Amino acid sequence: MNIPVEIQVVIPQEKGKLSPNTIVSFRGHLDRIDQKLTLVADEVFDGEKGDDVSTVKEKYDKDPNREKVSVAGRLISFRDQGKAAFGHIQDADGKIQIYMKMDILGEDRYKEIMEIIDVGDIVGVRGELFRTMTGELTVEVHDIELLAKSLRVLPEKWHGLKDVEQRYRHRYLDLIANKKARDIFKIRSKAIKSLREFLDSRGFMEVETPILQSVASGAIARPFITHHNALDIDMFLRIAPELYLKMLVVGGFNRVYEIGRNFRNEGIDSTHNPEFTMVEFYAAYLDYNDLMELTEELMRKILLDTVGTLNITWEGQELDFSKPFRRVRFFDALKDKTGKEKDFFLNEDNARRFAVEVGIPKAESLTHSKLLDKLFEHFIEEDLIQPTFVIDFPKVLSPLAKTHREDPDLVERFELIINKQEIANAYTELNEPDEQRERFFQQLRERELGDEEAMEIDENFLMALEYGLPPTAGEGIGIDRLVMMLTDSSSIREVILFPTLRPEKE
RNA sequence: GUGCCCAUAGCUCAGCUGGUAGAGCAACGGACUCUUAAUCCGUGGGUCGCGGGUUCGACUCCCGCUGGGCACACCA
Repeated sequence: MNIPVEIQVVIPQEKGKLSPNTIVSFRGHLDRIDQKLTLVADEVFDGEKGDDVSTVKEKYDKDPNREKVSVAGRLISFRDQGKAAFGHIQDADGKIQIYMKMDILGEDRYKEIMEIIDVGDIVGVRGELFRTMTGELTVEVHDIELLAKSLRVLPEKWHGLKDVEQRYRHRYLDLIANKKARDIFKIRSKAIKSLREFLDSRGFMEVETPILQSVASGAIARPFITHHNALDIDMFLRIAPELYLKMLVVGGFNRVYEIGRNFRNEGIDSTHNPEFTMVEFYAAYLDYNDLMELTEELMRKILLDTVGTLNITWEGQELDFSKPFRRVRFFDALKDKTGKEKDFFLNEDNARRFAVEVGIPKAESLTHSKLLDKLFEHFIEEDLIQPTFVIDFPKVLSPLAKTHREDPDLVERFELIINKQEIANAYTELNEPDEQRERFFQQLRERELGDEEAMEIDENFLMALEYGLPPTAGEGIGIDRLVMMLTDSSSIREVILFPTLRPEKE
């Protein structure tokens, strides 16, 4: 099966972007060697003995003789020296040098290979391992196959691919060219694996709940709206799985968790992507104090499993996870900064006047809960670098959390703040149906006051509570932000393989 | 959504107060049997994001648009 000559010319032109001259600059020699590309489409690399690069390297460490290996990957560099040539092939975990020699391959085969193979191609090689004079582990190639042709030229080897737009739109190029990008997503995968291990080992059961929902509740955010044709109803992409997970606890699954995508129709910036990954987990018969302990253990495990240390640097801040996390009450922290007591802020007029004074934007028109939220961000969050639990939030801010056992103005809730960012949010769950209904009505009033994001009433959930939700504690952790922390990334787009971008126009 | 900044060869980038575009790498041809940012000789490659305007003349100045980045706003 030959690659027809037309491919080099016709296909790129149809895409409308590339001039014929540009195509020739890609692989200008292909039209001349067309007849020789007989392997490309049909040949399948004999994967039986094929290893990835890291396996080959391990193999050699165990047996430092001329081990026979077969390995496949992308040819990322090539140094032709006439009757011998060196190159490197790469996969996600590493690269290994290959050495081709005319004496070994035979003159005809060697010349053919030199003509067919280009940097960027996927090749499979068989041969024996040895070390070069400089000591580099290398495959002496006894046979090489072209497994897939790269018609386009790879990004530059030295500077890599820097243009962020291209890195996001063509992430595969980023992954080929930039080790840092590969490392980030490997850590992301390890972090999620570690998280699963942790929760599984604590008796949690992984579940899946609807992403298409007819009421978008469980968090405070604007939803994406879509339409189901057969049912002829509008539906929402979930903004949180919370209510469904609690219904499962009602059903007797006492420990459940879900790792999945949430969708919020809000702005995009360095810490917000419209779709993002959260884990939410719920445990019957625990309270928020238990969850704080659990969270510390979880964070430490994930750190050790991914980066192998409890001391990391994020955006220039040195973070220490080895000591017990600090705990500070919401209104104590606020008092430290402002000198004003809880009762002052719980008066809406006071809170508003104060917010206006300190320059909170639009403070005149915000609802009481929004005001408190802004004051929290302004005075407390901005100041917290080391892992800190802010605990005991005002009730108006937390429609799904249980009232504090010692203070009816507060709820049993904590947020874990690290380097000014909210990483986790948890509370003892409100399990009294009457009070939950009343809190939903309060949200409805907020909505009427112009807060479009106030939570919606979910009657199904209320009915479930009426059957009895055991005392339960629940928590949500933003995986993307956690991975940002683990990889010292300053933008959420660096830790999402394909971040949301505006489509290119033609 | 608002403000500021950015868009030049496949990639990374130069290009002064307006005079018709350059480098390195890559590509293509050639030389070279332990190279590794290989080296050496040679060649080609551009709708300067898109559309208007000013001008004898625009990559350059002005306006609009598109895409992106940062900050703010928004968003637990």
